Parts: sequence; C-alpha cells; structure tokens
Amino acid sequence: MSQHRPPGAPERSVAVPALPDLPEATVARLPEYLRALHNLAENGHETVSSEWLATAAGVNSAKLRKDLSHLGSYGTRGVGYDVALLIDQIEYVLGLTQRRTVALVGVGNLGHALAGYDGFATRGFRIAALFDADPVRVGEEINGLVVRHVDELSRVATEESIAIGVIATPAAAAQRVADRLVAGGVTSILNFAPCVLTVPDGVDVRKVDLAVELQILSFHEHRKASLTALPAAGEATLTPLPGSLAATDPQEAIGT
Amino acid sequence: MSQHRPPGAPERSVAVPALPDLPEATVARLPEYLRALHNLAENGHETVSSEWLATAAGVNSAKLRKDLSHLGSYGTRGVGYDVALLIDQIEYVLGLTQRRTVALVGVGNLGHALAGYDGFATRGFRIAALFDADPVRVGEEINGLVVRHVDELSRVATEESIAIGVIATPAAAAQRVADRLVAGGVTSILNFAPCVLTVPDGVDVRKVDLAVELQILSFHEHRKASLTALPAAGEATLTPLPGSLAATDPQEAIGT
DNA sequence: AAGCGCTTGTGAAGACACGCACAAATCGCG
DNA sequence: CGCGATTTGTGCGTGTCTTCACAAGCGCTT
Repeated sequence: MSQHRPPGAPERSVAVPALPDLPEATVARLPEYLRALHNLAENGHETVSSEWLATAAGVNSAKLRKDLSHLGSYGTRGVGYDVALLIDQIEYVLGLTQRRTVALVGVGNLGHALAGYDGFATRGFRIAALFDADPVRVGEEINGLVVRHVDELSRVATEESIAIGVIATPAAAAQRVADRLVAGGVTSILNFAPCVLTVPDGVDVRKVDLAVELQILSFHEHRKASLTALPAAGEATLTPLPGSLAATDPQEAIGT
Repeated sequence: MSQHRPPGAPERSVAVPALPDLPEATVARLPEYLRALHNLAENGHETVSSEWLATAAGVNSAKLRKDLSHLGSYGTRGVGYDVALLIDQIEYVLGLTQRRTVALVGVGNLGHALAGYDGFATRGFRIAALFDADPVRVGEEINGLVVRHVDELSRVATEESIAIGVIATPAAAAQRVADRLVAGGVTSILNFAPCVLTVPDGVDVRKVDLAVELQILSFHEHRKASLTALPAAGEATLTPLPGSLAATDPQEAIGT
C-alpha cells in the first residue's frame, strides 16, 4: 500500500482511532471510490472535487460526500479532497493496509481463472494457497502455486493465517469446504458456488452467482420487451382491457 | 423451459397479463428462489412452505412471502406453494421462457472461464458468440465456438439478435466494447471490467467486480479484528483515549 | 358439517437509504 | 482586509426495504 505521509503533518497519528461503523451500502461503494482515486493519482491529480469523483465512480455527488463524511472530514471546503490522503483513509478503513492472504478452493473452470486473475494482487490480496478435491489436479502448478488436496485445507489455513477463503467448487462440495475453512479459522468467505452456506456467527459470507446476474438482466429485457409491445400502456397492469390480455406479448405465451 | 400445466386447469390462460413492476430487491432474490425450487423439484417435492423455501434460499420467510405475493397469489393457505407452478411463474417473470442469447467479449483469463461455464446453459442462456481484440486469439475454438474479431461485434450482435453482452476485457477496452454492443442493439450488459460504463437510457448495466467483493470482506475482517483487540470499547470512536490511540491495533499501524 | 391446526397474504411500523438544498468554511483576488 | 466564488458537510423530507404480527383461508379429522 502507499505509505502516504502529508508533507507538513506531525508524526502524531491523526488516523481514526477505532473503526466508525459504516452503513453497509457505504462500505460497498468505498472500493469503487478507491479505484477511481487510484486512476486520478496515476494521472497526477492531487485534489479532486466530490462532483468529479462521483462521476468517475458512477454515483450522485451528495451520496459520495455523505459516504466520505462517515470516515471523518478529510475534504477542504472550496477545494475538494486530497487524493493521496483519501486513498490512505479508505484503504485504512477497508483494512487494506495489510495485505490479506486468500485461499482458493476449487481450480476447475472458474477457479483456474481466478487463480490467474491479477486484479487480486494489484488490489491488496495475495493468493497463498490453492486446493482441489480431484487427485488429478492436485500437484498441478498454477502461477507458481502448487494445488494441494482439500484434506489439507484446515491445517494450511491455520498455518498460513488465511484471512479469506474463496469457494469455486461445484455446489455439492461447497458446504464441506466452508466447514473446513471455518475449522481452519477463516472468518470471511467468498462463495461462487450456487448454494446457500450455513456458517457460525461471526463468519461473513458473500455470494457471487454469475447466472443470477444474467437472470436479473433477463428480467429487465423481458420488462422492456413487454413495454415496447404495449407502447401506450404504461399503467396497463391495473386496467384490464378485457379482450386483448393474452395477446400483449405473443413471444412470451406459455401454456395456454 | 418447462411447459407446466396443472392437471385440472382449464386451457384459458391464467398467467399474469402484463408484468407487475417488482421492487428491484425482489427481482434480485427471485433467481435464488428459483434455484432452490429446482432443487426441491429434483428431489420430488410437489409443495413447499414459505418457511422451508426461505431457509433454502437463505432469507426470512416473511420476506419470501412478500416477494412472491408481488407475482400474484400462487400459494395455498395451510398447504404451501406448488413447486412446479411457482417455478413456471418465476421463470415467466424473469423472462426465462425464451432462451436468451449471450455474446461474450474478451476471452482472456476470466472470459475463457466464462465461455466454458456450464451454469449459463443450464439456466436458460446460450452463449452465441465470442469476441476478442487480440488477433492471436481470433480463430481459436472454445467449446465449439470460434472467437471472432471485435470489429464484427456490432454486425454479429444485430444478426444473431444478441440479448445480453458480457464484457470480460481489460478496463481500458470496456467502454469501446459497450459502445459497439449498444450499436448492435444490445440493451443489457454484464460488466466484469473494473470501470464505470456510460450507456444511453434504456440500456441496463450490471457490474461484477471480483476484487470489490474481497475488499468488502476485508473491511469486515478489519472491523472484527479491531473489536477483538478492544473487547470493551464498542463506543470508543467518540472517546479519544489520548495516549494510546496508535496502539489500539498494532498490526494496522500505517505511516508513522 | 363443524372445528381445529396450519400456512399464506398483508397492514403497519420501524429501519435504512437517497437526494435536495443550503449553511459553513476555505481560497484567491482586488 | 474584505468579498465573492467555490465546494464541503449535513439537516430534512421522501421513498424503499424489512420485519413483525395477525387476520383470512384452506384442508383434514371427527
């Protein structure tokens, strides 16, 4: 991480003493702000206005200011935000001032790609171990890491102080993998398997399901299609229009 | 999709006439319900209670009932929901009664994995075309599809009636790809590139950033660590504790 | 046919998030 | 030194989402 120290600042730490408890919605946006800020820093910008940063992050400027205000006041009225300082603050709050180690379980189609994804390394994470249940895959070397058998998962997780476990296995294996991660002391899990995991209190799970994203888009496609089929019927849902109901969108007819 | 027809139902269509406008939060959960329902159907269950289904989907049962109530009343009091009927209803609302075609742009690390991901095909989507800008990759065959040059994107998207475009390129190329998708008539985009896309009104974009998910988990790790380090200091944020600020969490020390 | 247990569907209240609009603060310039 | 231009930080109204709690409805049993 960037070890920024403002030029004239005294060495007495002015960092937030303990973590403010941020709204979850704010936390989810901070990484996006951080990415935009790194872009700005690379282009040599030293300060940035909320308007500019908000546009770069794709959000409303008032929302951005409110989000940042939760971390404390690090902007200057009439000027804007100090890019480097803000980067440090967000990275501190997100816990990125220490590089977190990641264990990746399941090096199939998706897992293989994740293992080779350089976006992790460049944003503060280090994949420290790979696991798979398939004996054929165990021993394979990917990006300088040797795939180990999943039976070693708990032990290695403890030894290597794994902070985050990434599950990229088939759904049927995911719960067992999660159990082993928890047994190894892991308290944060990113789950790519299409299933619900049950974990003890204190363990955070985030789920990413690629097909779900497509299905949500599909809904909006469907909605848009049904609107264009009924150009003048924005509110038609509540007005029966008795004769023509079944014909509103021919391509969608089911059953009948 | 499954052309379910309840045994005693008349052939007069009882499907919802036009699409109800669902809360966005509900739409995002429907795919999860759908997955759980398919699991139940495979195991031979014909009906399911909201309590059961909610648990399988990892949500509150009241929330589940309210979500489903937005689609209309398809449950039976005292009994539960008809699994097959509910599957049909959700698939209809999500627009999965017709198989949607997907174009995948960028067959690098991640794109390659997505091209081979069978979760798309099993959930109503068909990857119809692959594109890349790298001449070395053009012509390569992946899963029976030949990679085409991105210059053909707009034309092919129109010809093949692509419904959804998936961007798995580096961030620098993503906006140009989005423009070409839009030019080809695509109105739904799933963006894996870490950047904000600007698109015309009427085009939906969903963004998935794998590193962002890890950063959110990192925040919670950080928070948990700072809590265990200060077991009795839940409200310490506002009480300065002058002397010991920098020492609250040694491993997090930055700068100084 | 009536009663009982079970489950859905929903009204209402609380919690959360959003965005406007403006006061407060800072810088630069005359 | 004062004033205007600019931009942050935030109070407040609005809308959305969540959750509780219960009435209404259904089927089974007697």
